Amino acid sequence: MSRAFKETKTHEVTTDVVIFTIKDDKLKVLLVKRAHEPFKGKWAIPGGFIRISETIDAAAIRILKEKTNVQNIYLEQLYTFGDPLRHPDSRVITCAYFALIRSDDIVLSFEPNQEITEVQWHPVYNLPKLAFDHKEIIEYSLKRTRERLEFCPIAFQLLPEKFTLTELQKSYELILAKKLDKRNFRKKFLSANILKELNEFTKSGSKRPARLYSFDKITLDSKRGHFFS
Amino acid sequence: MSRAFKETKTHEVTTDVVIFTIKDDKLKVLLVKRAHEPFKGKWAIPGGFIRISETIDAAAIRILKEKTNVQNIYLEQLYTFGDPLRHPDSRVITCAYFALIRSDDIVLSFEPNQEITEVQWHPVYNLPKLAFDHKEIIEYSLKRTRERLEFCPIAFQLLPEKFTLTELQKSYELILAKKLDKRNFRKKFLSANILKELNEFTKSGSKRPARLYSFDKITLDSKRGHFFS
DNA sequence: ATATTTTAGCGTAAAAAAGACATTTTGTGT
DNA sequence: ACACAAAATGTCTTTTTTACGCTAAAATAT
Repeated sequence: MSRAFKETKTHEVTTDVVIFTIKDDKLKVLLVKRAHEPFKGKWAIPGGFIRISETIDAAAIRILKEKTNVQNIYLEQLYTFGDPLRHPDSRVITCAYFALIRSDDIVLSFEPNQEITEVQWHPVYNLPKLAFDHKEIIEYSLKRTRERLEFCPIAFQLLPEKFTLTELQKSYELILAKKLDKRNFRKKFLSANILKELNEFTKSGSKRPARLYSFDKITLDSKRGHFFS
Repeated sequence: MSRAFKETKTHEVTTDVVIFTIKDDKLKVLLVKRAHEPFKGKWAIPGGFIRISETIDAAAIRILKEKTNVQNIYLEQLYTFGDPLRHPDSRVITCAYFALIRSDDIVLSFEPNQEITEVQWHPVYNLPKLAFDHKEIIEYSLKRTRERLEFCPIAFQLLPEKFTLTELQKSYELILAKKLDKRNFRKKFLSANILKELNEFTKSGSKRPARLYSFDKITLDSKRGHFFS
């Protein structure tokens, strides 16, 4: 960074971040309630203007942090939405991102402010009316997440460090919105060499304890080359 | 479109379009030579500002048309590049697209103008020094094109309406930059039910004539759901 | 006309991956 | 000790992918 920027807004470009988590056995997305028009009182995905001197990634990370206090998370650029009519008042182009996080990691670091009156998790499959084109953005995020899931086990980001295979499968089922076969699921993961089998078990409540696993550093799938490293 | 826009530039957002074709048995990309600083005299991918009242897609289509006179082509949004330092003078965010076209369809409709002094096809695997981050953009386009190719036969856009299986295979090999097995390639396509077998043959020059095929309206792959319709 | 050259066109077998499917194990709570 | 609930496990079938070499057809050269 050798150039100096003035923090003057010369364009209206925002970034919006779709943040998925699993909570109460449901796939949820983080929404904020808007304090002002347009769409006053409506829910929206968190977003904000990209500063003149920051990368788009940095802006998305910043917004993620502002809303959830979470850092160091996998954030992927999704798509840039630029219909001139998407914002009722002016031309705003938004570069959308999506992220998957463990809801435990999060303290919704929110103090009501000028822009937002509430922050809340909402079930993805049962969303309220949303501001702007945010419904479309969430739907597309979900589609992309499902596609990613075929190739790389990004679901691990939804789970605690140590998890059971059943929990892993549940997260897949929630994202894909369909049941998977238990034996095939386990077989696939155990033979993929990306899990570390721990000598620990859930001592949870009742029932038979389950073995815990953790993700070995995610390694790349030699065949397809699709995992990230 | 019920809202009126002033054509005033309030932001610096551009779109750049990576246009691939096959020509002289090589995969090529369309580049323009810049008339002015920054990067005066350097090659760049064609691009331009997004107008205040047009969608990003429309801007990309417009630029494609301005440079190649081609319309009705598959154009896909690639990624938005927004490093504050990518443009040496000011903050310019660019939303990149890529397209595949048949070079025969194209009359490079170019009259030297204020911005561009030349328009030319360049071999993808042997590019000159490029302006801005355009090398990165082309590389990413290529990566994405290869990924797409796994699921949907977008290569058909590089071919004339009637083509031989050998030509189709060549286009795959050029994009993937590797040799493919002839029999497996043919088998895969013939059993995919996306080709229409014509009763016509190349009467070209020498050698045994080859059967011509055309793409049936691209239908979706029922299994993977990945083809576009 | 015959031989030569060049590309088109074809099929099978082995290996790997994906999908279907039901019973036994193990700890907890009563 | 028994009932309960979730965990764990293996085989067979189908589909997909990969590897691999010879004959057919036309054009050209002799």
